[in-house]
Amino acid sequence: MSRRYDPLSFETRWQRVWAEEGLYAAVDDPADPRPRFFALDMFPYPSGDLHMGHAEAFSGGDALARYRWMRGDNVLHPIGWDAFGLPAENAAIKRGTPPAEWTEANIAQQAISFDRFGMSFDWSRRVQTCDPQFYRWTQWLFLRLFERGLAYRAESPVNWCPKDATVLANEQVIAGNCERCGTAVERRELTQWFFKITDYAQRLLDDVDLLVDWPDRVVTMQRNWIGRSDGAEVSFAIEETGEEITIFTTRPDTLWGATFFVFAVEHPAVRRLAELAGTWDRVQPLVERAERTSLVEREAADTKEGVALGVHAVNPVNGERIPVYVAPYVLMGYGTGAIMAVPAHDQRDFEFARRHGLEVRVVIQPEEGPELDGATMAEAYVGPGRIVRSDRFDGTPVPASIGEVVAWLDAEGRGRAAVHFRLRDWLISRQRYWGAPIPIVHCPSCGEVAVPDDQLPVELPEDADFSLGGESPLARHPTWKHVACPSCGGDAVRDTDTMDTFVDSSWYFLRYCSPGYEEGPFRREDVDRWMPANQYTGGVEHAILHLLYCRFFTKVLHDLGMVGFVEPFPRLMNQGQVIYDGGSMSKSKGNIVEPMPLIERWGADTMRLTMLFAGPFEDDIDWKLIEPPPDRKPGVTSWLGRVFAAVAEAAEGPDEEPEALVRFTHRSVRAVTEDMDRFRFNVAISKLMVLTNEIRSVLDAGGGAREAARALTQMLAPL
RNA sequence: GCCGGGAUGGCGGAAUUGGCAGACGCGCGGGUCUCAAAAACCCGUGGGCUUCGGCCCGUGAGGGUUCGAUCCCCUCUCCCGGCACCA
Repeated sequence: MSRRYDPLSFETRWQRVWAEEGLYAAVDDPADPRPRFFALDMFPYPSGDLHMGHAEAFSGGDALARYRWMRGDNVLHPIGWDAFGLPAENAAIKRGTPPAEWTEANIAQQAISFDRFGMSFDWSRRVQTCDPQFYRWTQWLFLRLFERGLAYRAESPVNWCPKDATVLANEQVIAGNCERCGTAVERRELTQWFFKITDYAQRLLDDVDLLVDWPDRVVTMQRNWIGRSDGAEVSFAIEETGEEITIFTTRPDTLWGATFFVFAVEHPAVRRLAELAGTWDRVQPLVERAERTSLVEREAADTKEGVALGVHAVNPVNGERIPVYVAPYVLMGYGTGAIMAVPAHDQRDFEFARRHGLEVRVVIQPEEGPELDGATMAEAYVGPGRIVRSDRFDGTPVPASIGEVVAWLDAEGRGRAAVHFRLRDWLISRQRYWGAPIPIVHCPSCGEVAVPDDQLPVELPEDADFSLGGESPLARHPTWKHVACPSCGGDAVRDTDTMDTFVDSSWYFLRYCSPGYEEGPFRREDVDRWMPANQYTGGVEHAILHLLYCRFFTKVLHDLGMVGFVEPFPRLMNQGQVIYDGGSMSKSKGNIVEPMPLIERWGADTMRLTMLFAGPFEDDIDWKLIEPPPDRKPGVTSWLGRVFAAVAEAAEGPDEEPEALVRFTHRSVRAVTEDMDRFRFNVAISKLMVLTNEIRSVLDAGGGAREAARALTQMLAPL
């Protein structure tokens, strides 16, 4: 063995040995006495070769897995590809290669690069979501949700590009325009598939407590996304018609400060009331514009515009009649699509009141001073607002707290406690080719019919037409959609939508536990043995949707009796991004750094250590700050050389003492245990550097392996 | 606006969570080797004084608790991230 450290030959030689010995294969035998450890990395999207983001994320995931191997765990460290998705289809449109070909080529490249990068993957469990043997089970799971009423169809708007004549994903809409041709995007209503995730809103919120080791911000994002609001539904009567309109409020205690009432433009009562009051000619333009504008534009619209409807609402707590408006700032999709407006206690109502010259009235409790709550705001903008006490319409004071007000409303039959969530159902249909086809047949006599399990997978046709046009490639295909109804045998058509790729990634980790299983997506014993995963590692860009969907799927599978746990990932770690000179790397800036050439030059270990040592794993790495000058070596390379030299000298030295070295290894692992468990790789590496320096100084002083080991043992004793 | 997280040398960052602040690395300065550079190795490196033994000041700002605070409490300033007409 050469005493010189040559990373390239050293690494490739050992990587070959690992592969030949199957060193990193997880052992499925339930009798294996070792503790099991499922080190799960978010599977990559095969957009090209590996980039710096992958290098950073997988350096961390791999370090953790290896550390667990060294502690003697039976580690499951699998890899796969999130292989369906839009970029493959865009590539197909651009250069005429089928999505499958583009995808397979990228996966093959990434697999080679992962190997060269020295990843400790169990390659035997590899999955690809675009593989029919994978999406067969995605479809199978869809059908289980369908059977339970958790998958349903409803009308929903999509982004439509009139020039390309195609549906656009939200990310293809740039500032209200089509990313491909720049045409203004329109809104169209289509019947689409949804998963009823709202049924699980409360459980998704409650079980956040089981996420024992998630970053605070991710937990907060999950909570905010679910967005539970506690309040009351209260009925206001329309004076002119006598009909009752229900509103939702989180502040029923401010009912006494309501000075007007607002409908969302899409509210079903708007047109009727406007025509009754003779104001439709003024209301109509507002309503029509809202219907036409794309989703993105609607959100970007700022104004506090609105029109008086010409009717009045009666406040149930004091019998007062207040004017009714229609305004886009009230959303049909949240609450009931109608609100009571309390400008003194709500910023948006306040701005609307200022614009339209409406009264601002502060509500205070009988015993409180006027400095409370919205009083300051009202006085700052419009002078002293009118201050009212919370008196009932008969003059008797009402209880102060929200809870007491709700109880009173309930007893009086004027309202009831209510909870609303911000979370909406999950729209899973895509009018696209490169995804798992939705396994439903539409039959003129039987309606929506599930494709029988034994006819799965519903495979994608290979000869689809990817050019832009009116319908999706599946809908346009001459023969694909025509089938016999599985129920009555008559002429029927397949559903031509495919599933959101988030569906594939909501269960892929379960497939890792039962590779190649034929009776179902996974075997319960396998999954219950490995799951919940001990650690999930990946980018914070998936903090909301991907993780929420995984949590939802897990709960559904639990309810189906298919898994024995309710949360898939109690521990989560997000790596930081790799940036350059303070900003993101991008083609337009021309500052993209590719990891593979660096690995070819310096070696995989140097690359991995450089990234892990750069700072805390969660923090961004600015490559500009750590990249070596063009004519120099990276800092960790010389450390690796010293480690190599020390080990070589100690192992070949005249008084070699294997036991002391073994003890040293154990001590080293123990020394960094806590740091490794907490993903503090930079600290762990620092400690190991100190140890190495210590070894060197003993060896340089003429000490042999025995002395070096003794010195190290002494040094590590307090740890 | 609401929510979450931060602030330590020229830089990335340590400090076993209340016990010698600045570990380790980068960078920089000096040296050995070399015709020269790179590599490698050695010494130095928070600031200010210094009689060269040390002394004083220092973790965004101000206050508090404590024998003792980068760490705990209060107030403020600035930075980063998420959500955003969600009633």
